Amino acid sequence: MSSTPRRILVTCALPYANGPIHIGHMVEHVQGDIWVRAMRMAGHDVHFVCADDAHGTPIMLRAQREGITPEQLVAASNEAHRADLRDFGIGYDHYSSTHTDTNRELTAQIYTALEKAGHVESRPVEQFYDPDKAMFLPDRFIKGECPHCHAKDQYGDSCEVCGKTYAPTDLIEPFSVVSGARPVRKESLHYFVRLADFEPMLREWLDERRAAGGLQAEVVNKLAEWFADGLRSWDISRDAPYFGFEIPGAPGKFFYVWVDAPVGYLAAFRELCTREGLDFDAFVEPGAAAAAGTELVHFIGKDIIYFHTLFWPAMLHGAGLRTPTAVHVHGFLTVDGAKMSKSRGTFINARTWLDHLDPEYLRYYLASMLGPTLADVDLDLKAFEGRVNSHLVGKWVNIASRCAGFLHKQFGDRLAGELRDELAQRYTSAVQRLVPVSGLYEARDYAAAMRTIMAVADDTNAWIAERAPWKMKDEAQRDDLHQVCTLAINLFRLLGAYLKPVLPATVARAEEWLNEQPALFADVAEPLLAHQLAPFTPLLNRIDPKKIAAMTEDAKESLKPATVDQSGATTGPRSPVAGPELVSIDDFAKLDLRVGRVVACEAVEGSDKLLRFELDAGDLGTRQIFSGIKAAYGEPQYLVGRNVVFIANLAPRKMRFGVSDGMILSAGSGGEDLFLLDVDARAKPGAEVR
RNA sequence: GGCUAUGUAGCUCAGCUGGUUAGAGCACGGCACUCAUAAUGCCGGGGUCGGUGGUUCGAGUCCACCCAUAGCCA
Repeated sequence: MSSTPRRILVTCALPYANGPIHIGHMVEHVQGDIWVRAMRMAGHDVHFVCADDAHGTPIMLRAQREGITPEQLVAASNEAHRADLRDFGIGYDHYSSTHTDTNRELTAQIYTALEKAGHVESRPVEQFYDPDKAMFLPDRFIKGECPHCHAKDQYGDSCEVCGKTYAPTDLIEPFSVVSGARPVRKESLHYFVRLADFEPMLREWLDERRAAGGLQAEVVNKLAEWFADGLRSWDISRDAPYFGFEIPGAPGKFFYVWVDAPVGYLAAFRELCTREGLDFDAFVEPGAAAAAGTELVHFIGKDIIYFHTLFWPAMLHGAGLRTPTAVHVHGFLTVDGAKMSKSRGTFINARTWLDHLDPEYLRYYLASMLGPTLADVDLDLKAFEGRVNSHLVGKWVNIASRCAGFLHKQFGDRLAGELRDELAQRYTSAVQRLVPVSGLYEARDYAAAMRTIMAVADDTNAWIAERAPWKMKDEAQRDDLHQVCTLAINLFRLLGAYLKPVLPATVARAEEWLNEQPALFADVAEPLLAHQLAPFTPLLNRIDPKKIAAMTEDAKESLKPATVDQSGATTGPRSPVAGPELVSIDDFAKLDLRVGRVVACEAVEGSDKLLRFELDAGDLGTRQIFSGIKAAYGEPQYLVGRNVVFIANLAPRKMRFGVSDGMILSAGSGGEDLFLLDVDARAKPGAEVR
């Protein structure tokens, strides 16, 4: 660890603001996050940023449909995305949005530089136009009959029945998805970046990056194909109405979302620099970047290679900025061998996962599957359960768990002061086997990293079995017992350090037990000796298969019928992922949520589900509410005196047993899995919940 | 349709520039152990390496064609 730390800015592709984060997105964020954590543990200086991709026609139309402004839509989405990513342990230093002033300025700056250098041209383009809505229509917003197989109701770019692709102009009986009107052809002036200007520069960049390991061989092959076809100019403008940034000096023309999306990487970083006093130029200005040796690393999915390896380096170079050091491309996520499907319950939103399962289970599974190639990753739910239980609980945690008892009872949770030669050597040899794992992380071969770690865990368990500490009952063997436990726990700690990039929260719990926090891989090169541990508590529970089943059930129910299946798509206007509808703050404000104190509660005779509540609602008086939670609360008398949350302005409903005047909120999937929301006892009955 | 990638035991994958009877983990079967969250250890069954044809003394490893899967076609 004597070499100078590398300084790296890392990004993941920007999730589109028109929909929730799902486990397809998580492949990328987990891959990026593991890399960042591993590089930091190797001693490097890493900044990790991301943002929402907030612009484009789908966002604009969706906001219209919901009667809110695009800004409101994007803000609500941003909040949800941040929470989902945070709860999955994705440690962004800053998570922004492309709809910021910083990004507007930076995008304008880059465009102006390109324009000044003569790389921008304009020419009229004829496109479909919705005369009712008075707007140009992207291909995905035109439907009609497939010209090949005559399937009805197919999108403007390809037929989902026969799989053929075509131009929207080929459709029979085309209609606008937005208004239903028949689109007309209309001409408009568009702006283009002449990509061909950058071909020599791009070829050089590719060769260099390939040689330096910044681009995978498959990606370079793909690019060779594109070069062979010739680089066409890139249409960077869209006509109003469009939710985005207006092009400087071109009223009524807006930047295509793919222009300001990648600029969002830098804008997000600039915001981070402002907040933390970092040197933005050292990562962005070519001279300063070269002098400082900084790196710019992007993690993306294979669907957006074109944008990140041609447009983006060309834009940066043309604007006099540094080009990316590496673009790491991953494949898509399938579930049980198929594209994520809403009807099968395998289109799983991040939040749905979090409601049922520990996110670190998914992080480990993905790590065990991810290699450095573009191969798709399959989440086989049966294998997922087996692997996590076997590897994490059965192998790794088991090492600690099977020795902790001896250490606690016999030695007051204190490790031996030294290891005998043979055992010390055993520790050193384990360290030597694990040192390469740091390099495997760097090479993004997490699957190989996990295999290496688990092989050491296997050997450790075999060694413990061989030494059989449970047989060391004589006083004469007491020291042997202490030696075995001390080494085993040290190996557990060592393995934990190398698992930490994947399992930050679980390893943090292990560190609480171990009573120390190694920050670097190098910190575990020596064993922990004469050290006091905390009493052991279980670190990680086995996965209950019922929870997986409950999650897929939930995924079926919580999602509306499929619109477009985009299992691995990460960013851009082609990813209109449907999810629970967003509501505006005004919608939320319509609900009158209050605190109620239970003054009486009893089972309702003649009903096997209902409990009758009487709530003290302060100013609102006393309320009678029936709630179907008897299966979860079989002894209702114990609920008297506690605070609950209820909807005070729900229309009263007459039931067979009386009038229910409101609704009490509880969490869970139903039946026994229901939990009343609690409010601290100090809250006054009738208090508003906001 | 064109192009790119992938295709090795039930599952996930290792197999470097071609060279002894093709490996690992999970799953499965048997045995052992009982410290550990029915955890662990030992032993075992299981593959004509997608198919066909070719190059070679010799191919999972090279070539051609075909099939399947995924993706890209701005």
